[in-house]
Amino acid sequence: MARLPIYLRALSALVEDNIGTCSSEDLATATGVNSAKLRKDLSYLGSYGTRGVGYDVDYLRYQIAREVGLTQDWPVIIVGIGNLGHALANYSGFRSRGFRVVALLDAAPEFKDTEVAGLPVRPFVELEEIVRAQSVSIGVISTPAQAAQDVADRMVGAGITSILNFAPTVLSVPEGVDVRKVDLSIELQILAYHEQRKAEVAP
Amino acid sequence: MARLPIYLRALSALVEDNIGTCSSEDLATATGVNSAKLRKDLSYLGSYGTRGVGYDVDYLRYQIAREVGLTQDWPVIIVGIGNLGHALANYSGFRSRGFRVVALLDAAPEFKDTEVAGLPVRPFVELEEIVRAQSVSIGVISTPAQAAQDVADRMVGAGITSILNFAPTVLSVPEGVDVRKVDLSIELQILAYHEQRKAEVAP
DNA sequence: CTCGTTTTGTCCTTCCGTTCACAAACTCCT
DNA sequence: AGGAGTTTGTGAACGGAAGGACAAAACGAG
Ligand SMILES: NC(=O)c1ccc[n+]([C@@H]2O[C@H](COP(=O)([O-])OP(=O)(O)OC[C@H]3O[C@@H](n4cnc5c(N)ncnc54)[C@H](O)[C@@H]3O)[C@@H](O)[C@H]2O)c1
Ligand SMILES: NC(=O)c1ccc[n+]([C@@H]2O[C@H](COP(=O)([O-])OP(=O)(O)OC[C@H]3O[C@@H](n4cnc5c(N)ncnc54)[C@H](O)[C@@H]3O)[C@@H](O)[C@H]2O)c1
Repeated sequence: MARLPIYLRALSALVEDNIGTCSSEDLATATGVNSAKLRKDLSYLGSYGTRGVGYDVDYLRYQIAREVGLTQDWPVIIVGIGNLGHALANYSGFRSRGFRVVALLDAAPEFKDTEVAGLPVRPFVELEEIVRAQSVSIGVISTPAQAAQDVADRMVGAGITSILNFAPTVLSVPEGVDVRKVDLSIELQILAYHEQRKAEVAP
Repeated sequence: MARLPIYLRALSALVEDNIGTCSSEDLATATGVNSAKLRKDLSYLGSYGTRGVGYDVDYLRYQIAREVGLTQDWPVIIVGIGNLGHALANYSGFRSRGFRVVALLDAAPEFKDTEVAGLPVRPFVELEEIVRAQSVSIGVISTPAQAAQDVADRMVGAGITSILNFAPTVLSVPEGVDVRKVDLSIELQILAYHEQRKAEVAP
């Protein structure tokens, strides 16, 4: 369920505001979903609400976190410390949401002995070693598109089983490895599509 | 249809390789979708294939580009030139895919008289002026979450009708304005969810 | 010109996610 | 204690996307 993290974020905001309990309607409007859908989503995890009252914010948050697997910190590595890799390495939001960037890797020799966001940039050849030593299972690819499949293969070879790919390529990976793709150009193109439709109807 | 840009990219790659024609099967494997689905998608645009032969790569690419609205260049502004905003401003992939970053805006006074990726960083108060002068309809938000709703409101007020939001917030916008959200933490959390499932079955 | 091969375009079935609607469960007030 | 008012959890209806399957169309060889 891809919506659980959204609920989780909304619940965290409620905790900040010292709100102890909330109805499905409240959560639904806060997250922009239908309240029936929200209740059905939550019912898959178990019966954590109280009829006539709502959900205990803290308790529900813990239950969702447990379901998503965020009761532990996940070690993450980032490969490709260019424009995007820098931004990701510096992003503090990962840390606060259950992820710990344990290593940055790049193939370019210029990076030797440099640090980004307090972490040394390590040579790409050390991938296997790092993955093994830190039991990393999640890797982020922010290299150019041509290198992405190679990097993915090496990651899989090293034991990584989940990949977040920013390069605009379709990665082919063996069964059992999950890949999620984030493609900003495609997002913009989808916006452009709708934008064009608007422009067509108007004049 | 959110898959058209994916087809577009694959077709561009085929053009690079001087491949003049291709079957739905070819395109389907290149993009990782089912060939029946792909044909159905394309049939919505019209009958651009030849039975027994396949699709003319160049022609199909143009038709999809036209449908998506990429026969023109879309001007785009980026608000919030921090870690992520820098990366976006420096990204050359937008330019080659039909988008032109026409302005960078940030509220922080430190940015006065600085340039990023060859563009001056302009004060946020100039938003309306820029949007009007350049007829911008697409805006990117890469500010902290607290500022995102404000920025979105100002954008909408200035005449922007499509927003790409990187801040982890649900934006509320009037009817007729499109918002797409990119949330990297959520992507990672979805990976963590699957990762946890794998770990549960194994031992 | 005909036949066999290839590939599109589309009908039809299946399946999954969404939404409605409502009984069951709980609280609070009198 | 009972009734009024809330809110959950879920059965059932709905809608639309996905995929299987195949007829229609194009091409080339003989
Ligand atoms: N910058 C953005 O805002 C942005 C936006 C959308 C998509 N992307 C995509 O993200 C990827 C990275 O973008 P970027 O702007 O950071 O590019 P970049 O060129 O700035 O950085 C790429 C980095 O990857 C490293 N690299 C190259 N080959 C490698 C390999 N085989 N192993 C390890 N490291 C390797 C390079 O040394 C470089 O440091 C690209 O695929 C790009 O299309 C970037
Ligand atoms: N850096 C990443 O890799 C990353 C990853 C995922 C999500 N995000 C999200 O993207 C957003 C930006 O991240 P970042 O790391 O670049 O943050 P950042 O703090 O480095 O940059 C934010 C920029 O926005 C500017 N800003 C603040 N308020 C503004 C306003 N009202 N109007 C205009 N500009 C304003 C600030 O001056 C700053 O330059 C955040 O919401 C973050 O959660 C970032």
